[in-house]
Amino acid sequence: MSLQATVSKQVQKAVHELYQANLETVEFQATRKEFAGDITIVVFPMLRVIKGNPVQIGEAIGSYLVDNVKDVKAFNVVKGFLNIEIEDSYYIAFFNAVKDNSTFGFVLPSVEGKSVMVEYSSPNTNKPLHLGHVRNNLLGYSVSEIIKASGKKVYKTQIINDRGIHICKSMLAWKRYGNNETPESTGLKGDKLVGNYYVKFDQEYKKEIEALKAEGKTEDKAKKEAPILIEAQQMLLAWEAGDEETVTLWKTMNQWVYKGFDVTYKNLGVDFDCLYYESETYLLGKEFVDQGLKTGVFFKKEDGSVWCDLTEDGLDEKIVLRSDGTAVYMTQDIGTAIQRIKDYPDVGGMVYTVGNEQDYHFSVLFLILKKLGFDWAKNLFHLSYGMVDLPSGKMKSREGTVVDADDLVAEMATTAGEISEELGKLDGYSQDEKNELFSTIGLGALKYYILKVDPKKRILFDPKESIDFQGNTGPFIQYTYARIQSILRKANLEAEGLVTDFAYELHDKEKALLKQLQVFPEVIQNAATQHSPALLANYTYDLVKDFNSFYQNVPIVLGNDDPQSQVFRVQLSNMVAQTIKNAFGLLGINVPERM
RNA sequence: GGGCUCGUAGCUCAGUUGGAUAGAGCACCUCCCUUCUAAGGAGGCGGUCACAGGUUCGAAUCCUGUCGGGCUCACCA
Repeated sequence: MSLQATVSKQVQKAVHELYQANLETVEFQATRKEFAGDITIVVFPMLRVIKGNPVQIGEAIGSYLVDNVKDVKAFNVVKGFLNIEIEDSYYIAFFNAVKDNSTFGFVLPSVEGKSVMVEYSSPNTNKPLHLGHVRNNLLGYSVSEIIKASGKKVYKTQIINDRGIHICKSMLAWKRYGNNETPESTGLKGDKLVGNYYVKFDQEYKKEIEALKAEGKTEDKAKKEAPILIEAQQMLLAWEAGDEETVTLWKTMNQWVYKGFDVTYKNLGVDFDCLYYESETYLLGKEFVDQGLKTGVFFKKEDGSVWCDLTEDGLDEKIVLRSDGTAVYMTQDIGTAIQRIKDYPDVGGMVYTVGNEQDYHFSVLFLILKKLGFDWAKNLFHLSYGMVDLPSGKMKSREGTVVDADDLVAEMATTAGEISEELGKLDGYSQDEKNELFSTIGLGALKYYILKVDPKKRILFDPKESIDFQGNTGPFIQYTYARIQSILRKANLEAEGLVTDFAYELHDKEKALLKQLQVFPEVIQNAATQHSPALLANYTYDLVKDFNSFYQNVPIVLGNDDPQSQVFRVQLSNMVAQTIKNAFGLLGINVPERM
C-alpha cells in the first residue's frame, strides 16, 4: 500500500475515533517548500463532517498519525494545513526497492487487455511535410509510446490521403511543365519534386484567373472556369474511371512522395505499424451507409443524397453520401474505423491525432459510429492539437510560406553543432560521432520545444528566434544526463550495496530527488489518460532541476569522505539518469553519453 | 449570427478533482569554475491571473455576462 493510502486510512480512523465522524476522502497536496514537511493534508474539507477549529483538528490528527503510523516522523499545522514529515527510512526503502529496476514506472501490457490504435501524420501526398505535420508526428508518436508504457498494446497507423483533386493538380502541372523530371534526374526528394508542381499549378492557375478577369469575367467565374482547373477536375474523373495513363502517373508520383516521406519519418524518428490508404478505403463506408439507411440512422433526401440528423444531439444535419452516390470524407472515415476494428479485433479504442480545426468533424464521426451501434465507439478520442502559426500567420503550402520539416531538422542539427564546437568538449570524437550527437541534440531541442506545450494550445513559431538550448529545453535535460554519465564513468564504483543497514540521514536535495522519482509511475499514467506528453516533459524538467541543484550543492564523489554516502549518491544519480532516459524515450528524444 | 475554444510576468509556458504568499525558462541585474561537464548553480527585478458580477470557509481554476484572439457551421478534405 502506498504511503498516501496508509495515511489516508489512518486519518479516517482518527476522525472516527476522535470525532465519531466518517470522512469519505482525504485531500493531499505537496508541502510548500517554505514549511517543514513532505506531504500535506488539507483540513478544510473535513469541516463539513467535523465542527470545530481547523488548527485544533489538524493538531489532533497530526499527533494521532505520529503515534500510529510508523513512517510519520513529525507534524506541524499552519492554518488549515497539516504538514507531515516522513521518516528518511521510508524514502530509502523506496529507493532500494526500485534502484535496479531499469523500467521503473512502466507497466507491461496485460495480455487480456484491449489494445489502442493511434492514428497520426496522415498527410496529403501532394506536398512535403511541414512544421504542422511535425507537431502532429511528434505528438502521435509520443502519445503512442506513453500509452504503451501505461500498460496497453498500441498500433500506430495513418490514413494516407492519396487521392483527390490535390494530387491531380500536381500530376497535371508535372505533365504540362515537367519535361519528364524524376527524383533521380533532378536529385530532389520525391515529395519535394511533387510539391514543386503543386506550387507550379497554383501559379499557373492564378495567371489564368487574371487573364480571364482581364477579359471581363468576375473573380468567382474566373476561378471556376480557368482551363487548368477544369483539366485537373477531368483528370480526377479519369482517375476514378480507372484510366490507365492517369492511374500509372498517379502511382508513379505517389511512390516518389512515399520515398520522400520515409526519409522525413526517419529523420524525425517516428514509425508506424500499419498503413491505410484512402484510395483503398474511400468506398468502404458505403455499405455501412446502406445499413444505416435500413436501420434509420440515416435518411435519404429527394435528390438521393444521404444524411444523418444530429439536431437532437445539438449538432446539425450531416451529409454522408453525395447525391451522385460518391463518398465524402465522413463516409470514408466511417468505413476506415470499422475496417480497422475488423483487421485488429483486439483494438478496443482509437486515438485520432488531428488538428483542432476538425473538432466538429470528429464529434460528428464519433456520434455516428455510436448511432450505428458499435460499442467501441465510446472509446474513440480525438487528440485535438492547436495549429502551429508563424508570425506572418498561417502556413500555406501553395504560397510557399511553410517551414519545411527536413530543413528544420537539419537547421537544428547545424545550430547544435555550432554551439557544441564553440564549447569544445568533444575531444576524441570522430566526425561521424559528432554528427550523430548534433542530430541528437538538435532533435532534442526541437521535439522538447514542441512537446512541452499542452497539445490543446496553439504554438507560435518564430523561425528568426531560433529554438533555445538553455533553460527549460531538451538540450538542458540531455546535458544533465551526459553529466551524470560522466560521474558514473569516473566514480567507477561497484555500485552494489544497500544503504539500509545504517541510519542514513537524507540531505534535503537527496530527499527532493527521491520524492520526484517516486511520482514517475503516476505521471506516466496521467500522461496516458490525458494524452499529454507535456506532463512528462514538465516532470522531467523538474527532476533535472532538482538534480542540478543537488549536483552543485552536494559532493557526490569528489570531496565526499563518507564511502556509504558516495555509493548512495552515485546510485541515486544513476537512477535519475535512467529516469531521464526513459521519460525522454517516451517523448521520442534520445540522450547522449557526452555533450 | 449559432457552436467550440483560448486569454496567467516584457516574451515563451507551468499551475491535479477549487486550497497556504500564483511558479519556471528567456530577457535584464548581482554573485559562483585550483570539487565530479558553467548547455550549469545561488539570488534579484518583474503579476489587477483580459474585465465585471456570482457560487463558498476559500476562485487563475466552477457559473453568468462583457471585451479580445482562434477554429468551425460546404454534395472540400
